[in-house]
Amino acid sequence: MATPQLTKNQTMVMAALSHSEGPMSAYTILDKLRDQGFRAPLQVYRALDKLLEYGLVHRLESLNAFVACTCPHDHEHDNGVTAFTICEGCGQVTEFHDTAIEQRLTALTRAQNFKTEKTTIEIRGHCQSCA
Amino acid sequence: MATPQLTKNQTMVMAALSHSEGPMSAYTILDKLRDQGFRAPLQVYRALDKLLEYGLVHRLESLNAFVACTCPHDHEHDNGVTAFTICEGCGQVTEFHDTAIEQRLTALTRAQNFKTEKTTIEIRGHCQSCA
DNA sequence: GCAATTGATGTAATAACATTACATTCAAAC
DNA sequence: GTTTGAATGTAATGTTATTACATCAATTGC
Repeated sequence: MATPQLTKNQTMVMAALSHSEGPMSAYTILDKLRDQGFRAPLQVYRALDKLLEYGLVHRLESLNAFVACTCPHDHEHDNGVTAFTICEGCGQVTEFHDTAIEQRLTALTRAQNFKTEKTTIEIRGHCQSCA
Repeated sequence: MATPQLTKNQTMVMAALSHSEGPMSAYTILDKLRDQGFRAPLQVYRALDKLLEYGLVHRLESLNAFVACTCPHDHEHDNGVTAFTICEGCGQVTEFHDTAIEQRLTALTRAQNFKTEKTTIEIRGHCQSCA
């Protein structure tokens, strides 16, 4: 799907995430946007839902937090698996993609006749600087 | 680490998870164990912490829920990566292990000098029966 | 025996994350 | 200019997880 024009709330949430060093929880985003008129969690969650749908944002399941997508090409083809390293020290999150893993997972799920809808790969540990 | 003798609470939580068809949230476990004397979430969370440490239980990050480990061999060597398929239809969770993926992830994290502590792989979708 | 330590437990309160329900506003389409 | 559908506003509530503090039980060392 082509990414449509973002609404006001979506734009503000996207900006908050883009300007952040690392991942943010929905409530952290809410706090950042309070002085710009945000009042309730739902405003954030609704915007996040759309941004996730457009592939502009990823949800980190193991952190209950969100990051702006860092992949350079456009987000139209959301067919690939996205994986993350997450540093427990500095909080840095690195997004990466790997077709070998994708293919292996495809083979394995196909073997159990499992129809994949969403794949989560998150690696917690310590980055080079924090090791 | 060798798995030590489980305490009373740990045994009860383990039993609840083992007898369950699918994953359970901490609060669902609490409700199951109320008539056996459980009163507070912390009793469950503390038991789960230990069971996770011993490798007898896995946490499903994308569900905020827990499952008993189904791998047959003993749980002493917790060196492998565990992956799951999770059916959105029936809730069935299937645990699997794959050395090819493990090796590929090791190579990729090594390339960024990232020290892995815990790897989460969860595949949401529909199983054969629910497809 | 009996402090001292350590790990497990009990209880209450609170924090953190997410959704439901319902009313309202806005803009495009007709 | 009304209808329609998406987005928004607001309040309340539901769900998941942790902090703080008191108590109990088993072990260790004297």
